[in-house]
Amino acid sequence: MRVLLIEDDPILGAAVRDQIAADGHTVDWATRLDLARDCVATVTYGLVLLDLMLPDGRGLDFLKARRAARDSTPVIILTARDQISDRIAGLNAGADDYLVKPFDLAELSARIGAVARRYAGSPNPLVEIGDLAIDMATRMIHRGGVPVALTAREWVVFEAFLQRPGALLSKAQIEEWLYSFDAEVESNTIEVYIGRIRRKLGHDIIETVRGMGYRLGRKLREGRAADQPRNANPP
Amino acid sequence: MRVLLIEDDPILGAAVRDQIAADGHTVDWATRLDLARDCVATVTYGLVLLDLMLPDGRGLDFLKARRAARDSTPVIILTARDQISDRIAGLNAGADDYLVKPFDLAELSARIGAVARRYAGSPNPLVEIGDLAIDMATRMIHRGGVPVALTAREWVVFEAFLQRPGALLSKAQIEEWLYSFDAEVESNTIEVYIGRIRRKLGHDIIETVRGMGYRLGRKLREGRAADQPRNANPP
DNA sequence: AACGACCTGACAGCAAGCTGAACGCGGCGC
DNA sequence: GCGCCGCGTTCAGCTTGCTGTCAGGTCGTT
Repeated sequence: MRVLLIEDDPILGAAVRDQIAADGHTVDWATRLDLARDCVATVTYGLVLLDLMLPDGRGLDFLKARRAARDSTPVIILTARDQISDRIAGLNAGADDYLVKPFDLAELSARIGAVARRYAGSPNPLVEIGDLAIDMATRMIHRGGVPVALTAREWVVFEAFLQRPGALLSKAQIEEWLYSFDAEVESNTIEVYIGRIRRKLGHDIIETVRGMGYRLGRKLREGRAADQPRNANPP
Repeated sequence: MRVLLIEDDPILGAAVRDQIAADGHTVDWATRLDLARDCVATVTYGLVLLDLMLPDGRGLDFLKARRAARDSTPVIILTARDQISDRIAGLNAGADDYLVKPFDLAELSARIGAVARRYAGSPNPLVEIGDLAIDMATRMIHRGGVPVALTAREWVVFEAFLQRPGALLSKAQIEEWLYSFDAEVESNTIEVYIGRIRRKLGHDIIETVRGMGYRLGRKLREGRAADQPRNANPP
């Protein structure tokens, strides 16, 4: 899952970022609202962590704007105790949860896990194509009834393809998805992960487009494309 | 839509920014070319507004570099009247439109609106002509329902034609598009690629204009021209 | 018919991609 | 604290198939 953290405090922000990353998610960290707007404009997140007091505006306005734009991404508000009245307003404005600072990182993990399960569950809890059964929630994959465990990184790479079935992803794009910054290194890390995913899930799970990148194998592509009506926002 | 404004004049820049924002678009404003490069490196824009005289270089070089990098984002040039010769060069370099300063903000709105409509109309640029279905995003082509795989180079050559449907491209032009430098070699590479594309997509996909070059076949030409009203300026 | 422009099958060279192995690091059990 | 283990990453060597070139053929023009 990809998480957008909007928080201007460098220490708290870094701690939260590390915690989320440790849970196996990908984090983008924006310290200002305008940066956050850039992020949501270009990336689809599974969760937004939102501080309410930011240098260039109120987090609540950001939340309201997102909801007005029919964005139903789950939002968890990070609020100081003295802004607790804002909390009510936040929930009214469409937040899904809140945490009072200072909060326990374990609790943060729990909340995020809940969202992740819901997130994974909402669009497509269980995908079955061919002999593959993919449970987005538990990150478990069964292949012909046999459970296959992907490691954290492997899953993130695989997830990049599941997010946009049919898309052709260049190695640079996958790298960015993995590390959420321009890792302009010369390395074949992506190739290695593709190789490992293939060995675990079947060689035709991802196909190589030489000189361009990779994309889901044919069966998977069509299976996913069919049940992705792109604007699924249940009431 | 997201717009990148490259303009060093603070007053004009602010006015343009506000106008675009009032039209409901998102604006990033770069006052120098290096900042603009940062922007296009990290964000995908729907439109670029480009001043030609900038403190750290010529806008034209920026445009050429983008086109050389296969970026087909629409670009509208903002030019002073005494740079009108540059305007021609700009259009040759791949600009989509131009505005002579001082220009009417309403006119700017109209031009941007045209681009936005085109932009919105093709979120997933899928072209279907005859038995061909071309997905520009995933670089996938289906012919009569059967997927056809073009190699990287083949695609780039084919793309050159799709970019400007109806255009007659000389072998020299295609070579330059392929290698982005003057490959003054005596070789029949282009002929070979045309041949390979024809074999994969059908022989009438590209027609030969003896002594001049090549252009898209008739059906394709008309099909593309129809959904590319390149000069839409509604009242 | 002669010429030039273009097409095509074949092929060597090479770069892109694949993979097994090794190393470093952090987590965990002891 | 110590060693084991698993994961992430890098590297070198191998494989694959794309790329660009050429020779010889076909087609159109003069």
